[in-house]
Amino acid sequence: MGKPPLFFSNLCIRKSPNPVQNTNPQNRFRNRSFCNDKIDGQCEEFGKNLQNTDVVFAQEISNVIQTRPRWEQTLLSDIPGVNFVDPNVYNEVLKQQKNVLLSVRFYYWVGSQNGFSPDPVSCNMIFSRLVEAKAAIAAKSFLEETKFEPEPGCLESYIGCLFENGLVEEALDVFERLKMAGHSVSLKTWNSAMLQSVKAKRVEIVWKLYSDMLEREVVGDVDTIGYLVQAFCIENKVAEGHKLLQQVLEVGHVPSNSAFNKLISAFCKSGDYAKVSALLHTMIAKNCSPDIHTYQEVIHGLCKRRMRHEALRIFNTLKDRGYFPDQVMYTTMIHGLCKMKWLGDARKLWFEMINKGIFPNEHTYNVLINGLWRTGNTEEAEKLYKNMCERGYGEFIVSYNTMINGLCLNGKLDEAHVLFDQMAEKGIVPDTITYNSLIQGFSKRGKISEGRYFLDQLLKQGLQPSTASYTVLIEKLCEAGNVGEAKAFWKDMVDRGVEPAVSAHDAMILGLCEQGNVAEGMEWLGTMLKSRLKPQKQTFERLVQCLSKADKLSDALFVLDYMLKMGFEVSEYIFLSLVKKLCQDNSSHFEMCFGRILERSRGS
DNA sequence: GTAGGGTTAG
Repeated sequence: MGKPPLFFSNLCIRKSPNPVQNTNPQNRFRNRSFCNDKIDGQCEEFGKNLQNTDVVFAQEISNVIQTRPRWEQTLLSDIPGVNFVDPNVYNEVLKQQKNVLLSVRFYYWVGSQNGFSPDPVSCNMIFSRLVEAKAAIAAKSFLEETKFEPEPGCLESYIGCLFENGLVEEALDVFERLKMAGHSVSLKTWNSAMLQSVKAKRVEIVWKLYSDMLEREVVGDVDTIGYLVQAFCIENKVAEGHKLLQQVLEVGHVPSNSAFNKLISAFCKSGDYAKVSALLHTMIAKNCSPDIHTYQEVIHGLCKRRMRHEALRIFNTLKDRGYFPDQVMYTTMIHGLCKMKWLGDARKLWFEMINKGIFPNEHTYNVLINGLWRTGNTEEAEKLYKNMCERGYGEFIVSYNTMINGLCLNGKLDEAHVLFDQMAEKGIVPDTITYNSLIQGFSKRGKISEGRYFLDQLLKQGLQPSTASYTVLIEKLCEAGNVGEAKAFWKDMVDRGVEPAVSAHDAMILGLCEQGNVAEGMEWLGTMLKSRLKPQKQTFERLVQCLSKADKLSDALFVLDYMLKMGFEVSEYIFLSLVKKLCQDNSSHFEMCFGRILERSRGS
């Protein structure tokens, strides 16, 4: 492996003309004003027959329902002489009343009066309000209850509202409904549906929407293509996404930053830095500056691929060139530094961000606390945890797991147990990571029965165990000479579809050797080699020793030969013990075999 | 857009 390419030439990190993020006007904003225009238009329409007294009554009613919590019981007597079921009056009330909840309550209250039948105008008004307030579920049940036919424009806004609330199937139904009504949905709505699907990573919906668009002969724009590029990235079809982007660029269009960012993120992950660099250059050339999110992807991608030095270099260059890293970027960088165990630099960044007025959030706290635990800075970790709790970030599953794992790593088992109990009191449900930390922490320190207990609890909670749930326990049982129980756990693990760790194989072989059961040890070695798993040097050596001790010289030499072929360097004492054995036995045949093996290993 | 495990190679 050569050095990582220095792809960030000066050109790529341009001094940001406006380091503050670009604010992209969201579609929903436009929808909202569109929705209001509609309502006001409707109101104007029946304003024609409106009399002054109606407006005055409406004001009185509005006043009462806004100020009296239980107005439903008194409204009739409070304002005598009003015909509440007169559409002019109640529509005027709905118009005046900006509070969605009160509007709905008033609507239902009027509905409970005799002689009332909802008219489409008021239904549409209530429905629009609910959509505007993003109350998707309320809007949906209102629609089902009243069974009125909303304005197509309102239904379009409703689609966005449903998408934002994750009610994808319902949103697609509304698309169908508009299609049946012969209404052609605006590109804005198609695009916002696609955007929501991309955000929810529902790629299949993106493709469905796009094929519907084609079917209805709706021509997409550069935003549409941007969403398709992102969809390709989510599906890991980065090359196709990249090709599509290049096609749009050739025609002279430039998609939004997020399409570029997704591609950059994907190429960072696959380590294709030449493409990352090219994309950054393209962005700059097309006057679509890389923003803080773009560089955030780059730094995150580099940290993920353990190119943290490079990430730090870019992070510092960005600061030099006038960018202002935000909370997320600082957190990502501190995380990278903690992984490198560069706690000094991590601390420096921590204080730097605070000095700049950017305060650590629960992510930042967790990253640093975890780094402190992993480097044995126990006192500082505990202090920072206390500080985090004071800020109200202490009661998340992740913060508990960070602490429990950190305490376990540092042998503070009792404290870990206390926190585990505290979780139950706070109603935070432990997950596999919580249990794994405890199983490993206790088992590693020889507390096998506690380890066994936590594994048992994990399974009793119906959680799916992972490789790590069993590994240390099996290793420790083998070390303690309890190979039988280790085998039972092994079987349980395999039955549950969990892949045993390579090191667990090694542990089993060593355990069997210690028990004097070399023959079975050899069987396990055979299984390992057949599965192309690489045993540890120690495993081979222990087998050679035990085999020679059991006078199985032929097997011992076979194992020795195998390990040399796998490129291991054999410890001197192993050779010495073999030579001693051969001298004792005075066997010229094995001596010859041994000599040949040695010759070959020297030759290679 | 960021966090906890394990992963890896050393």
